Amino acid sequence: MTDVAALPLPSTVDDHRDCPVTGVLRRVGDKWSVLIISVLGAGPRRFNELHRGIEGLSHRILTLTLRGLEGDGLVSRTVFATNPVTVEYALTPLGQSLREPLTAVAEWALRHRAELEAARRD
Amino acid sequence: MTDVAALPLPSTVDDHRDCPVTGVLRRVGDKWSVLIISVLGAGPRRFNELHRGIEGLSHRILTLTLRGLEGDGLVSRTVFATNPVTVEYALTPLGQSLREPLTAVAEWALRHRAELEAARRD
DNA sequence: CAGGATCCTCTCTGATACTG
DNA sequence: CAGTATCAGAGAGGATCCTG
Repeated sequence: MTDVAALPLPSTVDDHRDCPVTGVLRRVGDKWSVLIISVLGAGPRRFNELHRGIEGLSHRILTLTLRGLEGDGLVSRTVFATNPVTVEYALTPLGQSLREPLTAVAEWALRHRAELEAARRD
Repeated sequence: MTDVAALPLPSTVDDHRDCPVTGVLRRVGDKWSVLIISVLGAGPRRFNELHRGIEGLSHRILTLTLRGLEGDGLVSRTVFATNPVTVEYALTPLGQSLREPLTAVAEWALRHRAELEAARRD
């Protein structure tokens, strides 16, 4: 495996802000992006399907999060001119490809769940 | 590979808050944690070594970030009773083990850097 | 149905000053 | 050296109401 420490480390403030790794981590570190990617991984969903499927996620934040994911090219937005209008969200190939490294993190978290909870209790 | 969508999805508000995957992502999604893990991956560092080594990272935020990492059991803090006191931070085995999935994300970001930048321009 | 607009709160981040 | 305390700003998150 490649060593994280061997990767180019952002040393200046600008490097850090522009670092693609930093950008990705901040996106998946927000409150709902990963959950939405996860749901869309099972197939395209309409706006209100996503809204109803995720408890605690407000209307507004869903919109903003989808805009962010769309802006990063991870999610596509397709409008169907029905009446009333239908909008379908789906993972792009780029978004699909992100699921693999995300899974690595998720599996790590599940595998070390007990240790994490033990540490947090102290 | 295991499918992210196949992992247990947090469906209620409490599930989401307690989800270990969510917790890990929010930690590594903060501004400095990954960079610090990355630096400590090369070996233990003293407080001011970390501070000097990372431009733009304030005194206070370094303290808070290290407390967070320590609280999650990812970083250890050792005090040496020298005069003045010396404090050494190092990755715990748990912290070391996190570097592997983190590297997967980092490599994904670097591999798809061009696509990400192109998407963000539109 | 799929949102945009407002307003409000809370957390994260940071600058500055002080301490054992 | 390695912090803690205080204060201030920015941004994320959320509730509510309105619209094509």
